[in-house]
Amino acid sequence: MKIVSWNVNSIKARLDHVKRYLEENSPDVLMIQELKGLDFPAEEFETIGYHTSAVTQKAYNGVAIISKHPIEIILDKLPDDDTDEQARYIEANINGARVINIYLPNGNPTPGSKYDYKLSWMARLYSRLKTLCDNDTPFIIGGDFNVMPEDKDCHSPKDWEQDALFRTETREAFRSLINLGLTDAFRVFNNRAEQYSFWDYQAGAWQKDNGIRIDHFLLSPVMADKLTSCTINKTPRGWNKPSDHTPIEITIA
DNA sequence: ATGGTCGTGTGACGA
Repeated sequence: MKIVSWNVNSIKARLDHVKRYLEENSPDVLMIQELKGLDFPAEEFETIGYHTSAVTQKAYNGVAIISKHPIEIILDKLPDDDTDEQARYIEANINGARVINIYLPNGNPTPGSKYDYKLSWMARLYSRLKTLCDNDTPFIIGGDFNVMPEDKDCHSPKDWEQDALFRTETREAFRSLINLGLTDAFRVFNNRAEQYSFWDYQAGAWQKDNGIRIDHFLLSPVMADKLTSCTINKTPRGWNKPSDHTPIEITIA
């Protein structure tokens, strides 16, 4: 089973990109983030043989699952804060597997309320994933984590020291997820530095390959045992009018 | 380089 995560930076602006990606790569499950609008064009995917489920809001955020197999929604928001209206979390059973798609808050600038929200969101995510671990529910979580786990996930760590995607507290919170027993799928197969999933639109970042690795798949132990590949597919970042992110792809036996 | 680029929705803000 091929499962992919991709921050598309607006589904309206990237509809043709997503359809082209599906046609050329035929994933079983495509998780997308940053839909950036209330409307989700479900029929566009249904007519080419995919089920969909989306969690949206006006203008910002938004996550969706596009799947060849039926989608049984388990949760459409991260538990433990009823006042949180941001569309960043969707959890489902697909083809016998628990699958979670997240758009973790960016958190800049730091310090400030946005960074506080990011850290509290990560604490709530830890709590949810711990519950799944405690209940022996195998799962795959993918998405835009807005976290660089290590120095080698950017070009110049010094430039990022105060950034919400790299601050010590952020990486500690990410490691606490790993320490639940989860596997960073990409690092099973590729331990090289500067393997990026995002390049800013500004200052020729793509042309200079000045990117960051912030899109991830984490797998619980039973799922990690079934993992057979994980790659970052840079091709869609080179298309015309691209998203600033590119897809990360895993294969599960 | 005290800039630079996108997208939403048509302002100002978010990334």
